[in-house]
Amino acid sequence: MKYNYKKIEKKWRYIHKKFNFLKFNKKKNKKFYILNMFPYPSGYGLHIGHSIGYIYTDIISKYKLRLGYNILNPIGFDSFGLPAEQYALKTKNLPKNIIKKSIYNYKKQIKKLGVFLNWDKEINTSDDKYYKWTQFIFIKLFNSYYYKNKILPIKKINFKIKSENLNKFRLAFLKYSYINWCPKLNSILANDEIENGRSIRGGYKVILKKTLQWHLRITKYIPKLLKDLDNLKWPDNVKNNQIKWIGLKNVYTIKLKLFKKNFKIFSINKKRSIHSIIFNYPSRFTNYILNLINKTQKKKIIKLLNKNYYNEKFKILIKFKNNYRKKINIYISNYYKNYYLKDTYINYKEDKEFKKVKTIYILKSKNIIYIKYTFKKKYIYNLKDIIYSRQRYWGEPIPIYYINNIPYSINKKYLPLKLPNISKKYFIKSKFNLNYIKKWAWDDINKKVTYKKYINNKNKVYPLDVNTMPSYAGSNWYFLRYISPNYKKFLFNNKINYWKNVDLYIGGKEHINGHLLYSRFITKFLYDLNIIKFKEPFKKFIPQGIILNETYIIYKYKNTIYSFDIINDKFKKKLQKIYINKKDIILNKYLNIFKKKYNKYNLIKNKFNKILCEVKIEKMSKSKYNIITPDSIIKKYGIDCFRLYIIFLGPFQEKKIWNINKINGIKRFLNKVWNFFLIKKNKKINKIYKIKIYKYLNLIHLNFKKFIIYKNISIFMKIFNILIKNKIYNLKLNKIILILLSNYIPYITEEIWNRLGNKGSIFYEKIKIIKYKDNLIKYLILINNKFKDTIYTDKDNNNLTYLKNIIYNKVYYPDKIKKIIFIKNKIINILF
RNA sequence: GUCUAGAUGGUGAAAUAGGUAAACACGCAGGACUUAAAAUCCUGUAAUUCAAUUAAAUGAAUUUUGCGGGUUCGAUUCCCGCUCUAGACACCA
Repeated sequence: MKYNYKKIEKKWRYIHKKFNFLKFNKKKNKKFYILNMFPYPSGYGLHIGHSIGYIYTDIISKYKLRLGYNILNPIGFDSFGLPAEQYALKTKNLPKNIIKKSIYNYKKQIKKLGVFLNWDKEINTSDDKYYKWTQFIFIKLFNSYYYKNKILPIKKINFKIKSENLNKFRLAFLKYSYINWCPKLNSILANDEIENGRSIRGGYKVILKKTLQWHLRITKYIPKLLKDLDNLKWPDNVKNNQIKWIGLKNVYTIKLKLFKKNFKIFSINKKRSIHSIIFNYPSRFTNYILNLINKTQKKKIIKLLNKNYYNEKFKILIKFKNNYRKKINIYISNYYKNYYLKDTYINYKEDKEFKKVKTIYILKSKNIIYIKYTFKKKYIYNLKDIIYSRQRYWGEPIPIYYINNIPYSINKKYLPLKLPNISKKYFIKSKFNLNYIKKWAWDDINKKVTYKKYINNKNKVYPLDVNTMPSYAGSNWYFLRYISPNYKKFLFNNKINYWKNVDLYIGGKEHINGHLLYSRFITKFLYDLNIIKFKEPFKKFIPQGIILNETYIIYKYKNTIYSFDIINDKFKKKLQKIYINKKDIILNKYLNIFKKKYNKYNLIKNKFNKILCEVKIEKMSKSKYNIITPDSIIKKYGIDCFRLYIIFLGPFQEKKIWNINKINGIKRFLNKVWNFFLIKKNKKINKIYKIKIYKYLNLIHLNFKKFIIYKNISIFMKIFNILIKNKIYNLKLNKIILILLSNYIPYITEEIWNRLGNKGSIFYEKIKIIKYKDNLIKYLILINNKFKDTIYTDKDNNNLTYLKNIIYNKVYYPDKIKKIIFIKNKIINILF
């Protein structure tokens, strides 16, 4: 019998609305704060990539919930920023309205995924109740300075400084700096918003321009940002990325001396790290170098030496005495001045090792060459103070006014400083900027915004800052606001102290550098102010792989379309790239030229008389016509099927190419589950199967612990293959399996749960971890490293002397045995 | 240029601490049921060779985790070199 997912899912979605599964429970003493990076509600809606994240966190939180944790799994929207503004200009609307619509759509789509979220905690960064506190943090930064590892209020500077010079101390301060200026977008852009000297959005030219900008003094926090990385459960490559973004640069001055038999060979004095050494040729020590490298490299060098000039790079491994290894580059050149070394920094961890070691020696060499070195150190960082202002409309206004060009902050009592309302007409006409608005001055007597024409020092009406904050201003502290989103003050202490920082954070790889670093900085700042009691925002972070899909491209020049296979690379640069819809293609690769759309173009066909288009695999994007939305799949297969399939796709962190073909396997599996549980029988289980299944169940729990949840699906499949094949119907066991399965497929399991005669929701059932005892110990018998047999033994006879007898019965010539390798609990390898 | 990650069947992939490579699925091939189709179920599915047989079932051996080498009784896993792919950063300031 097939199960009717449409009916069942509709029914349970309706019933689940009435429950608040994630409701806080005082009796529970464990907490789990799990968080997805909040989405940017673009007009295009939720796509497959987003939904993986939500389903992933949902499965983990459903599991943790029933292990007895209080769960916080909130959601919100990051809604300030350029995309909404540009989309507004395009559609002749206001950003405010667009965001409203998009959020409505997003929520509708997310609710279809069968996820439990704390909807009562929802936030929105462009809501003035939220950005009031973004401004509050800015004022705190503005009014603080960093002194001897502490944050002090700027008022407490105990020596006389003119107020205009306070800028040098504030953590939020004004400074002239070169910024990437895009005249067309009328905005500054971050480095990562630019590609090949052009803005990524729009592709406009970007120039450098010196302007007065707000900055945040993140550089004061660099030592802490580096040091605290050690305690985080983040993937190493993410940590390394942070280290490199901060970029402690090579600043060692090193004297190198190479010795062999105390014979001085070479010395170098450069302000460079030890990563590279330049050798000049011809010289006395070239032969030694040639001994260090392998044959093919040697041949290369000898060839080089016959030329008039040469330079070549080789790598050799240096091993330090404390087992620390590092590759270094060797350059061989007769004009080494041109070969100025570029790879020149020592990262934070290596730095420590350098302090310890006094001599290093080079591996792979018969003659060991000792290198002595001395160095002085200095620190230079790649990371610069964050530029924190944008010349845009759609962002948080900076709560600052100016008296005689000196900045003063608006008292927090009078926050939020609301973004001025404007009409659609005005917005469309001008590329908007707060500079042009008439009602944008601060009345310091009445404490409110007033018209610019009243600006007058005597009346205490002053000009307001015309900048807004960048898009990451709202996102670098949002995880704190989720805990008490509607609280009148900044943070509700009791709740903050309970939930603390995020236990598991999930999000896109593209945010590894910026967003994570800035959040960490703000968290540390609030810690130093004693507002919160933890130093890091996200204890564990798992980056999510993107989903790619096929795109189809045709190349056009003026009024002519060329077949892709007849275009060479030079010509390709001239041509206009046009992404086309899959529907316009036949035979997968050939453009369907008979569609009306393309009738107006001249067509240059290939020798087979066809127009071939290019097929690429790229990130999903509306402009590339390769977006897949969950809606269509859910309609066809149901929510449970979609949820299980999208997790079954593969490792969460890897990028994946979208492919719907394998969903049939999931569909079959769900039918299997449905039909299996409808048989209401209760039998005893055979011990062998019981142990097998319990082993699998333990594995499932282990994978949950590691947050590797995709592997569990195949384990479930294995379990059901055993159950069905051997006709095992045991109520107790079935319940355990069903509850675990409900993390993945909530609706079908909920229906089965009720049909089996249980009352209430399956999501109020506790998950119990069953410990089993397996007395049998398995040994693999290998003969000359080849697997031959398995034998089982118990604890009392877990030794070679006992096992030898069994083995000798199986082996034909026990006299000829040369050696037996015995590894306890694992293996016996017999060598002849 | 530097750094990081990765490479396993036709496809997605699995292999806990170095110990039976390819679990679990998809797809494909063959079969059962059916007037037919869909669905479902069963069997096979890394490669090569050999034995045997009318044929099928079967049995055995060798090779195989991008390429080459090392450590080890034993390497998908650790080490070195190379090739390719992806990502991040920088160069300008």
